[in-house]
Amino acid sequence: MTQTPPAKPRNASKTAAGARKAGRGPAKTDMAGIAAIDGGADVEQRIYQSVFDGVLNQRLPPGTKLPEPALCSLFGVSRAVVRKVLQRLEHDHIVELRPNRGAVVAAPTPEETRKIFEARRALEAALVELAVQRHSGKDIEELHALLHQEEEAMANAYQPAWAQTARNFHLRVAALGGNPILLAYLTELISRCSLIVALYEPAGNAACEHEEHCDIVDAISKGDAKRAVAAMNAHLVGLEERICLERPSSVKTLAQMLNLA
Amino acid sequence: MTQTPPAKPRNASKTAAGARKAGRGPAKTDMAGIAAIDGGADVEQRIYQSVFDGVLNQRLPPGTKLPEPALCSLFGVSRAVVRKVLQRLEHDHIVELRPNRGAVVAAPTPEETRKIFEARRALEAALVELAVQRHSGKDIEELHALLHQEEEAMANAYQPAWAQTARNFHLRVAALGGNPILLAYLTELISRCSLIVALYEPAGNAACEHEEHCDIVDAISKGDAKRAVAAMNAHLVGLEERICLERPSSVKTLAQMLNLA
DNA sequence: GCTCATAAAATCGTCAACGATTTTTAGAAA
DNA sequence: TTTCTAAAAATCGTTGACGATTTTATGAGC
Repeated sequence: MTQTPPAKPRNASKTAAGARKAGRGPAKTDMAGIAAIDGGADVEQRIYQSVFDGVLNQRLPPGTKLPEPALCSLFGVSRAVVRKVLQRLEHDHIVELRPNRGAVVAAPTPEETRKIFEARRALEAALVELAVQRHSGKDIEELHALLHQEEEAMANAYQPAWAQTARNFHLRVAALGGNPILLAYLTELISRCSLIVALYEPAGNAACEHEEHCDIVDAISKGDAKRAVAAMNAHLVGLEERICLERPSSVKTLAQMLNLA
Repeated sequence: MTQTPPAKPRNASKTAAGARKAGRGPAKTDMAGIAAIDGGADVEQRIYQSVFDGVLNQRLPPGTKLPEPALCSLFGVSRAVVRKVLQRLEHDHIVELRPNRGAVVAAPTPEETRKIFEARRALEAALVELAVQRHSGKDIEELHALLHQEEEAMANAYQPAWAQTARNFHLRVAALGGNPILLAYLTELISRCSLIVALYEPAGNAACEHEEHCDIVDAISKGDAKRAVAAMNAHLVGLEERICLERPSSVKTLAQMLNLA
């Protein structure tokens, strides 16, 4: 389950000095070292990814506390690196950092939800318009390939995988716009939307969404900017309307939620 | 010269334990303690603000190195807090953080510049359209007040002050759109644009820009969305066209550039 | 049994120090 | 003088520890 959150390729050259140090003092939690398989790769990205995936797959419901010491022993790193990752997650609105009170998984309010979708509509409209201007024939082929992937994911009926392909589709369309900055903003917004959808959507409208994706590609391939924008808007409005406001909750350990057990 | 970069109200309750500790060891730079007047207020915001202002006012040209130890002694804090601020500045694209090689003031390439302006046009177009829908009579009054401020700033002919009022105008118009998320993105982009404009614009087109601002307000007040969007676009295109690619450079100390001397 | 005050535990914010990497400087050879 | 090499300095990444704040647990009083 490898998602595609904002990648941070920096820090490619790691010291990895601490990771080699023998015992890092007696760990108090019984699950210490579970994720310390490591080896020296980019630990920050791994932690970010784990939390990100956990949130998107509903293993980490909103309000879940993410204590720094727990993450430290789970990933075998010191608090400084965990803290840095948490800051990045906060900036991406995945978690909320309350001073002196720790980090929790963000819980978007209905009002925020509305604004997030409104912003997303604005950005995707602008990007689709650019995509219509700038796309090539090869791009359309790739979009069709993505649509085919969606059909396969639908057949499997595994929601997280389907959601992933849907995200990919939107991001690929946006990439055709050719503006990395707008694309980065949209990536952020799609993450937040996915978080919300993962929480609230009853799931089961995949076929409907897929149809709408096809419409969008059709309009783009024909160079019909107006229709492409309209189709995208209708799609996003539909997505927002389908969400309802209940949320389940069960009691698990943090390691379980992060899929590290 | 108090700008308005993305405010971070968090960390309102500070420990301020370290700030009271007597001597923090002998400082090597002769300008140590200059900015340590402090008192316990929000230090992070002060550091962010200083660098931000320094960049916008051209005291910190692109490529200027920002060594952590220097900032530490200048502001009388440890590297942890400086490091946190630098991370925030990096995220806002004000500085660039090169692993193991330190932080430098960001130097946008011409290509980046084009993309930044393109993204800004897309966002401001969307926000102006929302503003036309949602503005009230009182909002128009406030915009007129801002336009009046611009005239005063023009009379003084002090470029940074004028740039500040121009920023305020755009942000206020955007605020009328009523979407905090799009507003936050635009705030980021306006900062980056200001950085670029401060660097490259020959300055002297204030009157011209002011006229265009007036046009925009006029269109909004009359509820003419199409004209408002067109006016905003024309304004931004003009702004981009006026920039040219030279840059001055002089040798100063970091304390001088940060206006702490 | 419930409520409130107190103490213990957990957690966070900051700091100083160590090791690693990069940059700069100094010096020898061509 | 220039160029290349090696040592020194500067700078960064990470860690462990200390104090402060918050949260949870405990127990007396009603």
